Amino acid sequence: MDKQAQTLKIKDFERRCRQSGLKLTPQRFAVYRALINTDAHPTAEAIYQEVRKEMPAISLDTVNRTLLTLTEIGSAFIVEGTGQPRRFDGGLEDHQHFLCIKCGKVIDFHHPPFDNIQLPQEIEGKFKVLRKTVYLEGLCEACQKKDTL
Amino acid sequence: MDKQAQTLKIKDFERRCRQSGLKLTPQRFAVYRALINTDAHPTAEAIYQEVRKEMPAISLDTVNRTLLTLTEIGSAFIVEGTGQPRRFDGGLEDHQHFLCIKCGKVIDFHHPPFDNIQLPQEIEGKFKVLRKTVYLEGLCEACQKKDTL
DNA sequence: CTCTGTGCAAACACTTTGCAGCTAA
DNA sequence: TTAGCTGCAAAGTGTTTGCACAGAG
Repeated sequence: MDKQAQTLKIKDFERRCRQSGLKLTPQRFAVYRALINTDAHPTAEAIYQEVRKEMPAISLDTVNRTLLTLTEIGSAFIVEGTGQPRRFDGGLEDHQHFLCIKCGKVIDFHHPPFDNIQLPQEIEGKFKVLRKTVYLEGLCEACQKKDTL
Repeated sequence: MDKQAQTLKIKDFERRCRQSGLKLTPQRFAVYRALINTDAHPTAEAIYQEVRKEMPAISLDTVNRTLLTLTEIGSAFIVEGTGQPRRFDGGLEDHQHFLCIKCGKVIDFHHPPFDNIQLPQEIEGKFKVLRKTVYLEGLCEACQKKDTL
């Protein structure tokens, strides 16, 4: 990412913080900068190691909490499914998954056009793809109702 | 699932076990039956609670190990991403994820046709979809090479 | 009989919580 | 000034490992 794009992102981050009434602490900037300067989809631990280089006193907890805060204001995303206990699926039939981000439930749905997605040549050539699926996240019926209570 | 389909699945499971030289233990049958009799995408803990009803002496470890074994012979799947430490993504640009099941690395790719997948009315009406993406799993370039060594 | 699978216990890794002092606004 | 943030420590949850005995083949 070039310097220009980075500055824009940081401005956007500041705006989101202010909108949510969050304080602009040095730790938050440092964590956010570390996050947007990598495309490795880091764990909290990895960000921690990176940030410590310039801010040795920061704690892993702060990094953890900051990252969660970032996802709440939309400045970061959690890679689908990660951070949850392992869940198993014994169905061999074609289906796709919807994860409710509130109650954590995984709901199956089946939309036949999603069963055989066409991948670009670029991917097929590079990776050995063993599984391909459409993945949705959001609020399930029950949790949408809870919201309005 | 009807009785017929269940029997077929269990036959298939037996076949896979034999093919891989795995013993057909009562625990394995019990775990597999519990798994295919639910569509809740259970955690190991949930399967454990279920299996204990008919086999009180089984241990959680065995359930855990059995479930992992099932995924290895293709009789079960791990719901995408679950069971791994939380990973963050600071990119707001459209992109999709490929997970290497061997080294655990998440690799971004971007195939514009995947940016705006059309969902069926059935889903849009029922859930509040906040995120939709195509998700791939398989072996990355580096790990494919390792395989042939 | 043999070797894999199981149950148990301990270790480990990741995440969450509670609290006291600090700091951005 | 003060509400929110940070760092530390402890507890909680989920997963892995090592080992001795049991049971499937």
